[in-house]
Amino acid sequence: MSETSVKREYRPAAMERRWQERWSESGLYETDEDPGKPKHYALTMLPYPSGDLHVGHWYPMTPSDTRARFMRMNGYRVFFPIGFDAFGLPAENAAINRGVHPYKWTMSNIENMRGQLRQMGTMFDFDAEVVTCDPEYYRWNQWFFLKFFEKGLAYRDEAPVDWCPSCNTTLAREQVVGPDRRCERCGTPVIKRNLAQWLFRITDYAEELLDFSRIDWPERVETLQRNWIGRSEGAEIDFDIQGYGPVTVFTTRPDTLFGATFFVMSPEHPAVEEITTPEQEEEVRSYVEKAGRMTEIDRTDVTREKTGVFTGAYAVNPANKEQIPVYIADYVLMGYGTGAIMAVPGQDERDWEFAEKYGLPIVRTVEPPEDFDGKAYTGEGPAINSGFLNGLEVEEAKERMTSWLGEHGEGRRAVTYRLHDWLISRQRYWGTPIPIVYCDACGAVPVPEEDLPVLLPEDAEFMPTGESPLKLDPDFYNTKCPRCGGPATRETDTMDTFVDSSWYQYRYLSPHYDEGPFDPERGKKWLPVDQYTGGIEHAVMHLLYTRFWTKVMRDLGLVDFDEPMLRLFNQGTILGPDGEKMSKSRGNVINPQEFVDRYGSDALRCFLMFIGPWNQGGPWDGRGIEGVSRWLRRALSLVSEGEATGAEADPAELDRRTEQLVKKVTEDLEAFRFNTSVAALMEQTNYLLGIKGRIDEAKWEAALRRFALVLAPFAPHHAEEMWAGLGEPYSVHEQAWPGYDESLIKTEEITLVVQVNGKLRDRIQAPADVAEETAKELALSSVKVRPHVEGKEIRKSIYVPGRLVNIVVG
RNA sequence: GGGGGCGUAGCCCAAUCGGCAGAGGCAGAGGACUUAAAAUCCUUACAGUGUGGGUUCGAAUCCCACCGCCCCUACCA
Repeated sequence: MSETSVKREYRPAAMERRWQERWSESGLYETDEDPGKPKHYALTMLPYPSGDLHVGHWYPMTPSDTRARFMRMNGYRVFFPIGFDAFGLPAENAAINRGVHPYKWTMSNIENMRGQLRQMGTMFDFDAEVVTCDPEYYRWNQWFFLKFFEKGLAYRDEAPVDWCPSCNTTLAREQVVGPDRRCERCGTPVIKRNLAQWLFRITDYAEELLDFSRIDWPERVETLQRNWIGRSEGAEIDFDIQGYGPVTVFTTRPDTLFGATFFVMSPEHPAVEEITTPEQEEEVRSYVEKAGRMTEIDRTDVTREKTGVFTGAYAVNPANKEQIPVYIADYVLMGYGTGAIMAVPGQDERDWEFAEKYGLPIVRTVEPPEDFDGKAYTGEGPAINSGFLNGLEVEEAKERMTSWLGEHGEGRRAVTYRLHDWLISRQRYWGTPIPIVYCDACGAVPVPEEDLPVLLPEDAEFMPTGESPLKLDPDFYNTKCPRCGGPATRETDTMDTFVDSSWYQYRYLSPHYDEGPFDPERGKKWLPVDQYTGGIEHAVMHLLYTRFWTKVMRDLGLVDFDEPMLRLFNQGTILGPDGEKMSKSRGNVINPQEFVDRYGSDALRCFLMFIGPWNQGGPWDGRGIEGVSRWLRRALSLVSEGEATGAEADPAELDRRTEQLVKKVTEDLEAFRFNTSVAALMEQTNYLLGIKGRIDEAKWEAALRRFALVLAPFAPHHAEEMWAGLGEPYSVHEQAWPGYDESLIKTEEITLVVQVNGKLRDRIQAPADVAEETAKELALSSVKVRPHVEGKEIRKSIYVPGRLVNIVVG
């Protein structure tokens, strides 16, 4: 190959296609099963098959691939699969709007994206692909559901769900968008509705989910999960309501019980109707109705003035036996604690506000500091007006009160979580049917394992009623009771799509295995996931669910570890050129195709890694890719014949820079610092081009080989081309990662910075191992330094080995 | 209201343990090549690190306050 052909005919797209064909023919990326190597399971979050792979997919996937390639070259057998999170509402919308069946729509999108995925030049093992809407997959969702049901971890309950009054359907949480909680489809504010729904008892695992000691995850995700789980320690206290009986409250401040001057229940509290006196009935009923009609946004607006209604009932404060009025107010939420509170205006800002408005008594039970001029006091201090607690500090008072409650049968120590059980019912077609049958005689009966999967009917009618097509399909829902054989009805709700993604990493191991969710033999070889990468937006949904799921799997005896993913890295989000999140509606989605055609996949991959730190994301700037493309072209030109001009280059410098490059890239890749790796590769390219033809041939080629090796994870096609150009045997991706020799990086001479009072005055050359005394003497003898120290007292001097001398003069 | 992150050249970003502010790229300027342009190659200007304090021999880096932008969360009893 002549140099002109390399220079003039740089056609990256064609070159890359050639290598992709070769990789595919030679099975280069079939998963390495060599038991002699340590395993590495690398996983990137699976995409939703929206139809096209855009830059928003390249951004998380290609650096993840670079890391997986790096591990492979480092001697690991690497499993790096990909699949499609194929259930979900967009497919159903396409069916309603365009009359295409969700299955067809989804599968044709997947077909399209498979080709696009291959273009990225990743080492994905496409044989392990999983498509979650395939019965072969969702059958196991149903199987898990049955196991959960057997263990009492799946149950049916009436639960308030987000309901869109315009679409006439419930919504998944992820479909409720924006700070004002609107329906994603029509923009209508959602309301809460009570419906019988299936839930998973994730709260049983709340305590264990708070333990992150077995995983190396970003602090941020741990904090988000911890806050989401929201563990609060305190006490439950029973308040006797006259003519009704005890109603329990949860409080984190049992020490303030003597200051509880009224009692508040959520309007949805089941006891409300019974305790309300006839005189208050009308007012209470109208308030309850109003609260029910209110949108979530209005209901939870903090700036809104507190409202409430007296029920006519009185409760007895167990500490001082005083009668306190019972109110209902919408600032008390049925979804937290017990749905009822003891109101202590003296120590709680919300209660203070309410007490002020309705003229209720306020008693302080913690002495505020003298200079305190606020209203409710929530800080530390001795107890007052509190009988046997008087004088005790808050912590001690809490303890004493809790013991007292226990001894007198008025309450108990309690822990409450903000975390709710996971509501998995969706009134949609395009999801996994919940394998339950309702029989008049036997109740809710699970579908026997051998009858799985419960298949989605193919001939469903899609109508824009908001009603699930399954509800309109007698052929689907009419069935026989598995227990008594009598007529029965199938559950028509389907599962939340987060169920699919809670265990997909296990299915990848054996996507066609039909004796269980995954082949345990494969599991032993590969589990758990060693490195997971994905966006932070999944911190409290997917990432919490999959931890929960794994713990249940462990308790079912399916796996013998506690956590699904040992390490997690959150990449940032690539934004549109306008700095906004890429979305079709904004019209700022970048299609990678034109860039791939023009500059090649390697250029796009490297550009995305070069933009900035991977965890930072940032706006797309189409001009930047030019520079990366130029660099790749220049890198490739290193292997062409060079024209020798100028003096012989320094071989020691070539060694030093080569070792340095390997070290830098090795350390950067370990820490996901792709941007600085690419910069180092560029720097080396510039240097190498500068000495081309002016150095010993063998040394030059050795340097290029090492360059190609460290380039390989970033620009797999270009590295392959270089490797072949150097006459090396296929493939560069089967080579070992080069090591580096620390001793070759060190120079014999160093530049010593000389400061006087911290200001730079001179730079002097010195031997690398120069002694402190010598260095200081050298510094003092500098002509540039002398004027600054002459006639002044030298107070002290600081020597940082190999770096600087700082002379402090008075 | 609560929690977190980020402010370095016109722009994207580097800077190891607190030790020479600049590695890389974009855009710009000048030049070479060309009939010309593109491409390519060479050369090159550009900031003192958001603001104000503090700690230190020494601060982009640590601490405090403020300003600006972004993200998460929100009556959690």
